[in-house]
Amino acid sequence: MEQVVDTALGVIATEGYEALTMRRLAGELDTGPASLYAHVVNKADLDELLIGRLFAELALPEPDPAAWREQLRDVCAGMRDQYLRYPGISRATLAAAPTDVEILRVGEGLLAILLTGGVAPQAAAWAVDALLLYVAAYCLELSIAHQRAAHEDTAWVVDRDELLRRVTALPAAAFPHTTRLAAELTAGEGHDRFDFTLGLMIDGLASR
Amino acid sequence: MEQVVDTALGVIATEGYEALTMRRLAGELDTGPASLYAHVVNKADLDELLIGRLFAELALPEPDPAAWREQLRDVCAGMRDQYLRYPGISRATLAAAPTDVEILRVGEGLLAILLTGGVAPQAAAWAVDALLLYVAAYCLELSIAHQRAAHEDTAWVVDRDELLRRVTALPAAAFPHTTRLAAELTAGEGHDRFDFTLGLMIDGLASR
DNA sequence: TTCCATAAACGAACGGCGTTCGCATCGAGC
DNA sequence: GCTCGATGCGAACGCCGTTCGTTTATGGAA
Repeated sequence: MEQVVDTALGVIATEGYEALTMRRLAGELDTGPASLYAHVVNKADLDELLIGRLFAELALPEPDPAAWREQLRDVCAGMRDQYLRYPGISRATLAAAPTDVEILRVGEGLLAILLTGGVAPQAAAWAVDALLLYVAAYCLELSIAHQRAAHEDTAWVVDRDELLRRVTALPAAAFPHTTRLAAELTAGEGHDRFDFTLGLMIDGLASR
Repeated sequence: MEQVVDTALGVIATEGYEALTMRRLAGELDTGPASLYAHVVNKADLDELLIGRLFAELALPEPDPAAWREQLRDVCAGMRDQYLRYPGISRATLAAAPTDVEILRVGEGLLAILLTGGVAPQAAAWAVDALLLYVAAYCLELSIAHQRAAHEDTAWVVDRDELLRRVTALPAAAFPHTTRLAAELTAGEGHDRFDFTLGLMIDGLASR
């Protein structure tokens, strides 16, 4: 069963989550799809095991009252990178039960950082939810975009220039702000947008 | 084609997005699945049409510098309610092209509110992205939870009490904060969590 | 009114998905 | 050496999105 999870993660890492089918996974293990059901009750169950493994590999820091913002950012960045190592797997997270023990472990870690940082209990509790949700959604969106760029036959390679060109080509009468801020809207290398939104939330938490 | 979109939305409204298959939709229109492809190039294309219709029905306020926070909240709440009228459809949004004209229209509206409120251009541009993403993710998560509660044979009805019981039953040694804040973690009627996270982001924007 | 070109609609099928069922196969206990 | 229970798996089921070749309906020309 350990081996099943390992193999599944391998498939996802190289071909993306949508390539992970029971048949593909069985083939990778030189057997038929039926045999998988001896080790895993469901595809949904498999998904949960995958998410569990993903979160299990995430290291949590010892809470430091002076550095709670950076620590929060670090843990979220860790989750992000973990998600992106297995493109598209964040889809499974949104469907996963919030009672998985490894997810709870990370939640506990986030909660500890927030409380140590002096955030009020109710705010901290809800912030954990918000952060987990945002990171998963961000990675899901990114994975879908990548997948499109790779799969779709040309013309979906929306590099920044192409996107900028398309936005500036909009009718300025109907989209005054959008066209004027085309540069800002399409700006952002790497995870700048991710950092921005996380900063937004953390600043919001700090100002309560 | 208009009729196809209408019927599809009807199916989603009553049975959820995952029930919308080409066959089901065709059946609803008293025809075979092949006939749909005369009006719609793809299921992906259909999804985009649905999202377009969804966003088209969203009313945007005239930006008011004194009320930009409330206006932002209102538009986001409108999106949220629109998503929830068609459970699960937010899944299609995350996959939808950001170049759909109706999505751009809403983006323009959000941008106008933010800029009128005095938010810096770069922050405003990225905030639009963050808000759209968060609302879609929130609704997706909610839809999945509802679907589970309805579909799964009992025992997934995680009402607040059941969830609270399960959280407090965790080993307090490994999850000190989680168990201590069980009440806070499971708190939140209606869209309290939604309001909280939006407030977090908006406060973050205001403090820049 | 008759005829035919053209476009729209459709029945049937394809390949692939998750999942199940019942038959082989094999090792352990008598 | 023989039986018997557990394990593994080939084949199939009922779905899915999509395509192909044919049938049907339409509307302008003769």
